[in-house]
Amino acid sequence: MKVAFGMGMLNPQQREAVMRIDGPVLILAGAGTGKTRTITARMSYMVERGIPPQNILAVTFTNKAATEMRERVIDMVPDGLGRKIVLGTFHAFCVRLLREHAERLGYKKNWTIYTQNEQTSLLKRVIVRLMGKDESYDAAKAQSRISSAKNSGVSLGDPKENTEAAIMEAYQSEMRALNAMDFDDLLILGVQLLEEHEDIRDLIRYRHTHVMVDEFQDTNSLQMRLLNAIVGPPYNVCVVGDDDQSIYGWRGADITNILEFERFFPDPHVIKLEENYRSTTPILHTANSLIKNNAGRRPKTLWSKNPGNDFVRLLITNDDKEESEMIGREIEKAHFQDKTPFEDFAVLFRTNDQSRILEQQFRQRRIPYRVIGARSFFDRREIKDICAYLTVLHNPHDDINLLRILNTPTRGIGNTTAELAREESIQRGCSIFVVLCNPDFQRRMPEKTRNSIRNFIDLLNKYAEAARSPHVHLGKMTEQLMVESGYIDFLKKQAKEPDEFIAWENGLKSLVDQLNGYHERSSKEGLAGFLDEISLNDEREDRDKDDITKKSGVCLITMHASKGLEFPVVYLPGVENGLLPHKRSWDEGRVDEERRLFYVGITRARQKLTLSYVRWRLKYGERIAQLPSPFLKELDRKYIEERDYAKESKAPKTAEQNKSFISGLRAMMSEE
DNA sequence: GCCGAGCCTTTTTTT
DNA sequence: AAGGCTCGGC
Repeated sequence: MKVAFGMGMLNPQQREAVMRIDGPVLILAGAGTGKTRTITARMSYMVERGIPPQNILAVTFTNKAATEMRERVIDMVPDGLGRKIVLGTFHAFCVRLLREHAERLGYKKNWTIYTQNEQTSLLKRVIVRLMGKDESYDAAKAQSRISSAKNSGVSLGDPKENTEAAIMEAYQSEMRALNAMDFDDLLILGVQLLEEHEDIRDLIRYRHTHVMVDEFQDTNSLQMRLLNAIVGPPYNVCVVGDDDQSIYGWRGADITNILEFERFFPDPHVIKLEENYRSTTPILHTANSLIKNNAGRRPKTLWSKNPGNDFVRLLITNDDKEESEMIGREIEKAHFQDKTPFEDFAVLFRTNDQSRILEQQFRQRRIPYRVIGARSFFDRREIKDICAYLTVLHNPHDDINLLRILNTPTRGIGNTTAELAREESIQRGCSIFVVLCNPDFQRRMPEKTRNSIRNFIDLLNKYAEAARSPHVHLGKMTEQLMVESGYIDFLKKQAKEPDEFIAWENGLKSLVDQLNGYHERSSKEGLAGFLDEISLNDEREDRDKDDITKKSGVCLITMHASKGLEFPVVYLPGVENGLLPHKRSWDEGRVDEERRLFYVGITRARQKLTLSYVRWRLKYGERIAQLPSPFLKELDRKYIEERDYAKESKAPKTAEQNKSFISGLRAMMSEE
């Protein structure tokens, strides 16, 4: 038999995982044990064995993981067949399924996806309507309660007695009326479709004879049910995971899915990967000493042949500013003295707002960096506005998005009118758009308003028609829409400084770029396809786009988002009580999960790992005293070197510090 | 209906 | 620190 490409690089366990393609397989793969290499090799092997690539379904948990796997599969599978493998997140899978069959569940074909923001603003409205203006109920809280209720399948109780349940009920019926689905609905409805419609289930099972799930420890019960529906006998299903890296419990991830895999699929073949190819012994030793404090895990110990040259370091500084200075200075030094490329460094933090001070620091030192995650491109106001336009063109009955653009740019349809229209829409049980179009309603408005409404409707109709045309060039259309609607002029007027307008304009340009990219790639799904893509893929923005540093530089990333990645040099700032473990997790009894999160962070490092904590940290503009994380006591100190930076910086300034002072000045001046 | 000033809360993590 | 929201003057 021909040996599969890359097979020679696999160890015996990995090879077994690759070659056992029939029946249920559970791969327990510790951090850095070559998991991705193994599963891509497995797919490649299947294709070589004659399984049509389009029959292979690979599910990942995040878009980032999907993208990365796609790249590696394309590299590995010959003849470009890797492209044909069906690969994506559970959510993306459901979207595809529902685009085809949502009508079977009573949705209209042009249903839209509601992102978290849209969900929240809908909930705000629901809450106001239900409880009156003065009564305040936290929409974000309601949202998370609703989400966990949906994911766990546990009802919130009787809407007549329980406020939350009432909110949820109203929310659900509004969503239904808006012909919209939120992220949880995608899974729920996907499951429903497969469980209740045998023909569709058969179709899917026929389509996907071999299924793989990555990061299986992060699946929640809905996703498990979905998997159960997708995979039928003879259960050619392979899941890969590591219970020690389960960090999405707050999203309903159910660690028992991996601990009790046998319950779902009969007699699985279990393969353990324990040899770590990523990190040095000091790093792994430290990681093992931490994670063994968790109860109820599948015991395993990572080991490595690489003794390494460096101890793990634990550094203490006075405050967060010093901490970021220390990181910046060290990276600068390593880069210039040892020629370590900036791409080798990563800074992993618990919360997104920790990145701000690091960014400042790096900008001052001219250290190129990229921020992964952080604020979404699609959270930007100008992007949200234009996307709202596009969404309404696709589905005019989407009230939330319609309200967003109704008076953006200001066109004389203010709050009073909007309220009237909304009220009437509730009474008549139709969408706001229908109310606005109603001549009777228009007649009741003052003349000025009436004209504004008519112009607005004409604008929408004109572009909706354009968008429906099969030959439409979406990019050009959107550009025209932005001008014709007066949006561009509106932005110009709104901007307090010219720079602000330029930033907005750039945002819109890259949105148009994305539309053009989509157009060239696959315009057959039209506007709907693009909208699906953006709400699902929600690509996070690289903040310094105009910099040459686009895809390179030091990586700033949350620990959550870092899962699956690795870097030669890793910094973990903010190892403090209240931050790691996060205060909220204490209150909610999720400390074990925070420990796993810390474990994930530690095991990202290949050669050098630096933990640090500070005595004072700025939060909401206030200086707060910090204590070291209790996790630090759990770490075996055998390979840890501790240094108190705060004391050292009181010593006279070294030449090096002066140099960085100067480079700081230089940066400040050129920023002016 | 529009706009600015000041107040207030905020994000823990992602689809 | 910063963006969202409310209120009051126009």
